[in-house]
Amino acid sequence: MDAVLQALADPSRRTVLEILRSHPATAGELAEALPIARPGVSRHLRVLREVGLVDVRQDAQRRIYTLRPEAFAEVDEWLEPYRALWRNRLEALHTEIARGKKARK
Amino acid sequence: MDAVLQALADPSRRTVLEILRSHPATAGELAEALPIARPGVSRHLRVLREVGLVDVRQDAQRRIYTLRPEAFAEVDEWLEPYRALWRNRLEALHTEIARGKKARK
DNA sequence: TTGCTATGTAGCCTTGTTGTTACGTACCCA
DNA sequence: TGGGTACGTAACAACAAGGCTACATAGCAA
Repeated sequence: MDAVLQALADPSRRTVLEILRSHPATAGELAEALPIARPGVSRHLRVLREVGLVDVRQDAQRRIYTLRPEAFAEVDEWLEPYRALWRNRLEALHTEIARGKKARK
Repeated sequence: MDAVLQALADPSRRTVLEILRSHPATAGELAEALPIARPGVSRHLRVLREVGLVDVRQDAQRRIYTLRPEAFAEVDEWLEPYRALWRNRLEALHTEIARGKKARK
């Protein structure tokens, strides 16, 4: 999880994930879509692979990358306690509004 | 949002947030809880402040930091499209299992 | 095999991050 | 107003990150 958040900090890597969200892509395709050279993309892909955010499968001399959405569940889980807090806050706000309406009646 | 994910990449900063999740704390208290010196913590706090993850209020010569859970909603929002994907996958899995049960009947 | 295509890795450089020490500032108290 | 407390900022060293060029490797195809 620690590593996942770390991996997500880089904008290039997030772009990769965004692309893969809509369809699998080869390393070359991903490199074309990014403003950086291929070797850099290759390293980004390695990071994403290592933390489990993407999967690769080989097709002849091409490497096809796919998203591994389950990995995001870790982030979701980490987020949970914070989510609980802001939900409480929202609810409190709604209650307040409701009370306001009542008072105005 | 970009900046928020960037801020969350650092373990020390996440520790700060974890502490603030349970109660507000002064800069000094936070520094004590971390394995790094006060000035370093001060800078971490600045980052967290700048991206809106925490709030500060001054009490005499102390600075009291509190969590700003709403800021996490940004992350949650960013996560949404990915969450949709892994939910689909889970559902598919469940369907498969259900089908398997049926077939075994 | 020879050579082309698609990638990954190595080595190097530049820049950004993180931690440290030293110092400045704001606020309270006597 | 002198001094202690609680912080933040500046300047610097050390190291990690991210990009690039050059090179190595693997699979096909002729």
